[in-house]
Amino acid sequence: MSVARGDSRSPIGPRGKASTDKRRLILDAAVRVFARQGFHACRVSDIADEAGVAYGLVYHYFASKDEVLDTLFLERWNVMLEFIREVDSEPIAVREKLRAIASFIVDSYRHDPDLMKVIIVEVTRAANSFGNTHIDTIREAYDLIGGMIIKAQEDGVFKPEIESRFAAMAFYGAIEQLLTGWIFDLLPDEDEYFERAKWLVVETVCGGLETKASEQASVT
Amino acid sequence: MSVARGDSRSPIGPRGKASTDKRRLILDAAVRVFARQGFHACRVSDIADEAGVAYGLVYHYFASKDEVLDTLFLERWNVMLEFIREVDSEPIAVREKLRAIASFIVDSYRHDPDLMKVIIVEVTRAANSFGNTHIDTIREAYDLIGGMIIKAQEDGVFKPEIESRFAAMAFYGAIEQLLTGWIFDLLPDEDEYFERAKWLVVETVCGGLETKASEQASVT
DNA sequence: CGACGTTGACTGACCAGTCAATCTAACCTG
DNA sequence: CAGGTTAGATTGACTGGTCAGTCAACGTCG
Repeated sequence: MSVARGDSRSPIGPRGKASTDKRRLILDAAVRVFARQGFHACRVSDIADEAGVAYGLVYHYFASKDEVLDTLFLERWNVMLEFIREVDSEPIAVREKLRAIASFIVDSYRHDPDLMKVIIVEVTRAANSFGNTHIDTIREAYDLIGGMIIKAQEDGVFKPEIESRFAAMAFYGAIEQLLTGWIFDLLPDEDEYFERAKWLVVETVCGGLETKASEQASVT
Repeated sequence: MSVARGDSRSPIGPRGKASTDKRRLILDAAVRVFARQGFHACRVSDIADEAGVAYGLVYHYFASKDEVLDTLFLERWNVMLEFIREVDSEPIAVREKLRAIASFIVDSYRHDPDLMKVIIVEVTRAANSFGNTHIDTIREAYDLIGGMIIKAQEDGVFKPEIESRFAAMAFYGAIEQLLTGWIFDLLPDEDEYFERAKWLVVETVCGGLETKASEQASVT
C-alpha cells in the first residue's frame, strides 16, 4: 500500500525540483486535522485545505480516507516495534528495557502529541473498524514486552506467578493512560512531569513484579 | 436480560401504565448494537430493529443518537462513582480499597462485556467526541482514586515521592488495558483469569507504591 | 508530446432527525 | 357500563443536508 517511502532524497535531486513532497504534506496535515476534530468528524476536504492542496490530490496518493489513517498508524507503530526489538536484543536488565520503552513512548508524545493522540484515540481504542484491522500489529508490541517479562521470570528477577501477558498489558496500559491524561489535559505536561512519569511507571510496575531476592538497589 | 430497573414501582403506581419498558428495551439494544458495530458505524434504525420497535420511538425517548450513548455511559459510570465513594469511606487499608475497585471494574466487564466495551471504546477514550463531553464525570473517578493514594502517602503506607494523580492514572490504566485485552481477544477470558487479573493489578501497583516500612504481609 | 501531478465541480449514497397519522388505555360522564 | 375525550405511546415514510469518492480537464516538466 504505502507508495514511495524513502523518497525525501534531500534537496539535492538530479533536477532540483524538490519543491515539496505533497504526499508528506497531506499526511502531516491529516495528523493535525485528525487530532483537532477526530477522524470521523473531519472531512477529507479539511485535510486537503490544511495541506493546501486540491481535494482530489488526497485520492491521488491514498485510496481512501481510511488509508490515510492506516498509513499514519503503521508508520509510527513500526518505528516503535523496531525500537522495542532493538532494546530487547541488548544485554541489559529488564528494568532498563522497560525504562527504555516507557521513555520512548513518552518522548514520542512529547515530540509529536498530535500524532500520538491520533494513534491512541483513533486506532488503538477503536475496537471496531481500525482496531480490528491492525490488531495483529498492535499485538506484536504486547507480545514483545510479554517476552521480556517471561525471560525475567526465568532469570528469577520477576515473580513467576504473574502471567506475563497480563503484566505486559498492565505495563502498557499504565503508560497509555498517562498519555491519555496529557491528551485530556488531566495531568500537568511540564518537562519535569514527563520525566517523573517514566520513572513512576517503571518503578511501580517493576517494584511489584520483582522478587524479594532481586533487590538490586538500582533505584535511581 | 435485565429488564426494568428501578421504575417498576410494583402495581402501586398512580398511573399503572407499566407495560414493557420500551425505553429500557432501546437502551439495552443500543448496547448490543454499539458494541457490535461501533457508535459511528451503526444507524439509528439498527438500534430500533434490534429493540424491535419503530424507528421514531427512539426519538420519542431520546433527543438524539448521542443522547442514547450519553445515557448509557452516565448510568453506569455513576454506579461506579457511587461504589468508589462507598469504598473510600470504609475504614480499610488502601490495598483493600484498590482491590475492591479493581474487582468492581473487572466484574462489571464480566457481567456485561458489551456495556463496558462501549463505555471504554466510545466514551472513556474518545478524546474528540464523548470523552470531551463527559471529561468531568470521568475525572471524578481518577480524583477519588488519587485521594486514596494521597491519604496512604500521608499515613506512610505509600511512598510520598510519587505524584498521586499519576499513580491513580497508572492504576486505572492498567485495569482498563486488561479489559481492552479481553475486548480485543488478546487475553484469555476464563473465570480463573479474571480473578488473577484483579490480584495482579493490585499486587503490582501496590507492590511498587508501598514503602519498605509498610511490609504488611497481607499478600493473599 | 507523453506521462504524471494537480485541480475542483459533481454525484450518488447514506442517514439523522421530523412529523402527521394511528393506536392504546386511562378516565371520565350520564 | 356504553360511548366519548384526551394524553401519551407508537408507527414509518419522507426530507434535507452531508460527504466520500469520481472524473474529465488542465498544468508542467523532461
